Amino acid sequence: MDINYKAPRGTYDLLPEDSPKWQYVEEQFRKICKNYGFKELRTPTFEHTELFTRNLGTTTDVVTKEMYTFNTKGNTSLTLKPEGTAPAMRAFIEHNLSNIQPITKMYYIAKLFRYERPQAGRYREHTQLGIECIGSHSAKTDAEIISLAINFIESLGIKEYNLKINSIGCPKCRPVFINALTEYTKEYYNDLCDTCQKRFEQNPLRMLDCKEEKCIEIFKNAPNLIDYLDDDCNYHFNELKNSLKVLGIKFSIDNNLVRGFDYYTKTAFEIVSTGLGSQNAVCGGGRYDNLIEELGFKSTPSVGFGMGLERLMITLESLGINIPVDTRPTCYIVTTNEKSEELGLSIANSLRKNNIPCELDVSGRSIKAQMKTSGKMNVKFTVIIGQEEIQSGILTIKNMDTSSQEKIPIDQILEYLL
RNA sequence: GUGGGUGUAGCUCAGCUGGUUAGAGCGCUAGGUUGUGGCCCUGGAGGCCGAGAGUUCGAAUCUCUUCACCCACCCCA
Repeated sequence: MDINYKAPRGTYDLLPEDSPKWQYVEEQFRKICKNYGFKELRTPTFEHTELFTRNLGTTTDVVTKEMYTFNTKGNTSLTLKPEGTAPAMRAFIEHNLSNIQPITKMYYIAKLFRYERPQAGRYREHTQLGIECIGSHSAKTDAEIISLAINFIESLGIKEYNLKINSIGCPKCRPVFINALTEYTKEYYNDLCDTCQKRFEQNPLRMLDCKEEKCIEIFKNAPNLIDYLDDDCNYHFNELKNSLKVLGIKFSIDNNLVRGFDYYTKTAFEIVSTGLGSQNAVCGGGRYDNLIEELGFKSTPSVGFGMGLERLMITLESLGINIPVDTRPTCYIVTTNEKSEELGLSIANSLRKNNIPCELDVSGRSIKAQMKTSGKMNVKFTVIIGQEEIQSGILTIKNMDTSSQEKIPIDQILEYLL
């Protein structure tokens, strides 16, 4: 049987040539998180299936048809994590993190898995940079989280983006609204598109998000969620808007913005960017005050977001933003024979021990060819170890930027390059 | 799951309505005399033309099937 050399559908290889950029972005994220007092949480790649089926909402596509679920030999049903929040909450509960400090602030960089049809900015395995802040009910925390996301993408050089916010209420006021919405929609039911007719039954909120012309028309005059918020939710939403103003963050209110998972309450937000095609949400997040309680722990309010790393990279690419990467080796060692290779080996070793990145060429090729490679690698210095150098013990070091050469005794090489 | 598009060297692509050993640019590699990069010149390697079947004297080119990728719906990061 022939081996299929292609990466599975919806997955990709990040090649050595490209990985420095990704590392830079990840490092940047870690730095910003540190500035905000967040520490990294790493959870397993797979979890017990019930963790997701019980909390993401039984009607969501992610749960009903997109999970990578499998049985172990011990007949336990496990699932590759399709999102990062439920596992984070699980870990929070398992380790009683609420006893360590009143507010738990964690971030993660994780691979997530969803069996979807791949398209621009959508993969079956994708990377998410995420934040979870557990224990604060304040809308100021929501604003802080949003500012973290904004500061992060701006630090990468992204200036063209749009922050959309909304409040989707809580279990007390949302049902009232949904009731009003379905009541309103009833008489238009037959005019709705097929998917909205399904949504009408299963997840009415999502109808507001429909892109069909006729549906948009119908919902133009539909009841507005904002008008149905109870006092608590309303106060919270106003506090959020105010805090964002204090932080000087521009936003637009999008009353049709709905989050995908059932556990969201109050704040929902999204950062959309150009250059991504239809999958234009780089970051999506919100508040989920009831999730932990649903997991059987004492009620604890939380906020967070997830950011698609792949989408972020696509955005950077399409905006023509150059990521500063430094992979330039300091030094390249050119060798000419067995003895010179051995000498090169030990010199390279001592340079590397002193944190001087260096390349040793033992290809046995001509000096010209080695110089060519050295030049292509854009190194600062090239050390040449030829017959002459071995005999005299004085090596030739060429400054590749100025083309000038110097003679340096072997035992002073390290000093010279430090 | 539903539509539409594409599939030729490492990369970006040419190959007209089927006709001999399949091309370019870039990249890679080796040279341009005796131990030296970036420019220039010359040579070389590398493709069962996504895969399978069919039509034909003959298929990269036509037909069917399949797979993969891309784009959109859906969903979402």
